[in-house]
Amino acid sequence: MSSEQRKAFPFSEFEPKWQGEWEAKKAFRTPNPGDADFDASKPKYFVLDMFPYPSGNGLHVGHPEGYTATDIIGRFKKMSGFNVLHPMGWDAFGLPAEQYAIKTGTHPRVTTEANVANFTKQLKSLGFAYDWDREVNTTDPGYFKWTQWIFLKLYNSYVGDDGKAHPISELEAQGLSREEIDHRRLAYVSEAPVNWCPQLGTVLANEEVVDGKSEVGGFPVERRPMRQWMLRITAYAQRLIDELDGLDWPESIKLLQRNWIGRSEGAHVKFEISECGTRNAECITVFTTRPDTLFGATYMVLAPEHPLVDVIAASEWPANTPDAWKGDHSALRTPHSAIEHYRKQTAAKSDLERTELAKTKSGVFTGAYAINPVNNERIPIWIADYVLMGYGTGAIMAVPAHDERDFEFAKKFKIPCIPVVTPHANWFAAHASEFVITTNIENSEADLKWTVGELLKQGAMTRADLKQMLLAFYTNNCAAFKVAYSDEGVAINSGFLDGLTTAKAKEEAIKWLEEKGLGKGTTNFKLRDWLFSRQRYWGEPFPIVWENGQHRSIPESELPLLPPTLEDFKPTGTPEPPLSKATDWVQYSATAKRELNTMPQWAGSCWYYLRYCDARNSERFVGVEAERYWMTGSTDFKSEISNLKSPGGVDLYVGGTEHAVLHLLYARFWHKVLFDLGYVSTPEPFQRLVNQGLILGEDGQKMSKSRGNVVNPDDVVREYGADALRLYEMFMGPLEQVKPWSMKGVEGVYRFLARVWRLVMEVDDEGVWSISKALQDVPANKQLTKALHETIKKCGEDIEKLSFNTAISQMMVCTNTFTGAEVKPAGAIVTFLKVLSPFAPHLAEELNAQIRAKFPNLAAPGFLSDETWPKYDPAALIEDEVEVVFQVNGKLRDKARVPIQATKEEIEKIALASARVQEFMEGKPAKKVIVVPGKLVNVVV
RNA sequence: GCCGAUGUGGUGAAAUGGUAAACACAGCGGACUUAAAAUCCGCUGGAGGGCAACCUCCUUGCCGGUUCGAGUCCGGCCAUCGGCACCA
Repeated sequence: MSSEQRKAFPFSEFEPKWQGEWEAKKAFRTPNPGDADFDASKPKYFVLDMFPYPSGNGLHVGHPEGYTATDIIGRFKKMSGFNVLHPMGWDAFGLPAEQYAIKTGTHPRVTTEANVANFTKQLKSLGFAYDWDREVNTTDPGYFKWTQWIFLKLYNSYVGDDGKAHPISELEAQGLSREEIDHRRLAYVSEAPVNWCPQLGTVLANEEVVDGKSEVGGFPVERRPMRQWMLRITAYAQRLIDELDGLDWPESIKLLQRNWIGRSEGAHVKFEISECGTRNAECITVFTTRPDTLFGATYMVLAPEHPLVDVIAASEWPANTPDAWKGDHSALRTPHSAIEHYRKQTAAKSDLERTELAKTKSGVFTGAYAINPVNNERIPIWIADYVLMGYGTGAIMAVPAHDERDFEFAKKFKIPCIPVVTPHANWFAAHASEFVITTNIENSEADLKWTVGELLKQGAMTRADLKQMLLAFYTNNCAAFKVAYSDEGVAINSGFLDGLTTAKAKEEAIKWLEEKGLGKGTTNFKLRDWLFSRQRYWGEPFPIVWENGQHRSIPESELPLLPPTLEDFKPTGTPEPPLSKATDWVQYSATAKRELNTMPQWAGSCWYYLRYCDARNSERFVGVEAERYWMTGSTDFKSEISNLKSPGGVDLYVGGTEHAVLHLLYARFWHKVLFDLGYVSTPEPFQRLVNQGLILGEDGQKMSKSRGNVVNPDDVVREYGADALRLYEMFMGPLEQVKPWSMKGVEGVYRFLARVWRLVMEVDDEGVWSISKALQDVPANKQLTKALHETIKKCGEDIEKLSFNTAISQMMVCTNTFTGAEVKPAGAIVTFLKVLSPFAPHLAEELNAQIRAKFPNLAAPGFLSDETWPKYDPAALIEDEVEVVFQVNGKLRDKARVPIQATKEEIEKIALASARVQEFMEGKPAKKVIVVPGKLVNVVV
């Protein structure tokens, strides 16, 4: 028996047929403002998928999950009267094509084109309603011309005092020097230490390094100083946090971004250096979030790489320096040698080891002392690798009593610990209950011994004398505790701050510092500037040349700048990028050489959604009118946008969570720069974001080749058809949820589609399908009408909520009801097919066409996708009677059918008359009767 | 360690504070068939009682609270998954 005969309906015939029709008739071409068929009276809806990297493995079942969701939304919105923009494209620069080129010598462009062709074929076989005329490809020179152009905008902009990007020409007009201007560009060159991955032969952004290994490939990454292009994303840190507020994104993703940007408020405090007792003008500035604990600062730590370390290090150990402070034995001789040794040890540790060894603290004393500005105490200055050069000022004041890390460090090196915040009772109870306090409280002969626990029971936190005892004990024995107290409380041992709550003490401390010129309140961010260059071949070359050690942009007229033709794609093995091999290309002019780095893969994906608005524009990265319309919905192209409905332009963006702090942050940054410079109309790119959940293998594990649990969508399409694949992926469960694949589940929805098919079609003994005789031009009876209108209502509502699984189950209920009817009313079935069409477009179109052949006036004349979404009739949903549930004391005891118009009193009467209700009332009078009309009666006795 | 999400039948799941388990999968039984597949119809959370129609009790990770009524709201705990992690 051939598999062809086993098919429950001939999807393999009609699916390709409809795909061909849609393509031939450009059924999903979306006109732009200015096109003859553009209808300005309709609202717009921009629904976007995260465009794929066209890998050699082809489509994965995870791709169609999000793509089907957006396809249903897009088709539904189109039927609901929207101009829908639903495009697709290729994020095609990237490492795999380049590595394949290194192995085989095949040019990455060849590989990429083949993969794109394969992806296109696969996506088209799923019947997605994309406007293929708007297809974009980041490796297309017509596309990356504008990626390079946007880079030049970044290069030629700076962030002004108003926090917004401005053209660099403003600084030139102010007469700033070349060096000062270069210092302010949004794209700038830096010599800072970067993440170098020897195996990949490239540097990576912080976001691309996971646990000290490359995100791609999992190779070790080391820190080394290199000259690199950076993008000043930190200048937008505050806005990137603030402007999340107006977006309809999952709170968890917003939080991920907020945490990644990592804003914290505190103060910069200057500490003077006092070497061997003689004051010196040199200062160290630290960042702290707890200026209220200044009185508890008993030492200082600089990051090992901190530039002041060499300046302050003493030439010999101060008298009485404990041996433990001097580092390993081999380095005992002088502070300088100890520092040098410690730095070597630190550098030898990879990032990974540094994280793993985070538990044991290490460090060496510099031999130098600083002066605590609040009390003029001399405190030792250390270097330790638990202080990072990249955060704050690379220097801290250490308050062991109130910081876990400082506490651990101080205990190890026996540095004093002075509490300056009062812990709360629970903390003492949890960490010190057993401690014994010896005291002679009432002048008695013998010392009294109390445990802290007993003291607390006596009311140590409320009785002044006991509290004083407890705090004195804490002050003297702080180092004996197991943990530091890092919460808030009331200041003690803190001079002018005593008695203040932490919040108040912070304010006062900052005020005091500012008055004395010793510091000021500041905000700090964890976010680092974005390392933007890569030592790769297959990426956008920078439109930059170097001459006399200075960089400058090439003219816009020279864009796109194509990569050179290379035979040999191998990395050079050194940080010298592969483009250096193209010696002719490199030589820009007699005296100028091209920049050899390329842009990271993120560059192309930072703005592709904008290109979709006007993908074939050769004059501009996106046309003014197209951008204005698709991003804001406005057709007023002349005036300034005054009151935007929402900050983001794309109405719905669906994709995985893996881009939470990468693409989604980078794209927001670029968009804001373009917005500041007046090139786009909205401050944010994506108004609503939805994350689809990962699809696991049938075994509940993540799909992977090594586990052998990968499901290939092509196989599913061959066996069950595209509609079944689409429907199954939507029926599996809520879109956002992680869920395992089930082939049995695919069969389930396949059977449902076959049932729909048989509502219209019947098969004869030869296996030939023809239109069913049960299908007739008759009005639907009351029951069928109700089922149909309930389905119209629920599906419409559920699609808006992206609750596709429940919409499908409603269509199943409706189909089951229709299957049970002897005569199938053709008109009602056509309406049902309209509802089904966004989900299973091929089947719906085919059945509509079949019905049209017999009942031309009942079926849609053209594509169902050009039809209007049906309206439900509320009257059809109402029944004459409803079932009302009777409860006694909240327990279900009886039910009855009651006329829909019955009053509360009437329903109550019926309920109390029920024999079952009376039985459970046990003759007691009703204390209270709750009547919810149309639902239930609850009798309380 | 910190932050977030989730916890309901054998399975995927559903349920504006109002009949827990819709819809589907798997399983069982029946019809059709020489037979099988396909299709159609029915049953299917647990314990107990009844010849039976049916009845009673229990059940949404655990403990408590609010409420006439809690899977849903509040407080505490446990488990699983995901993210961050020496960020001063």
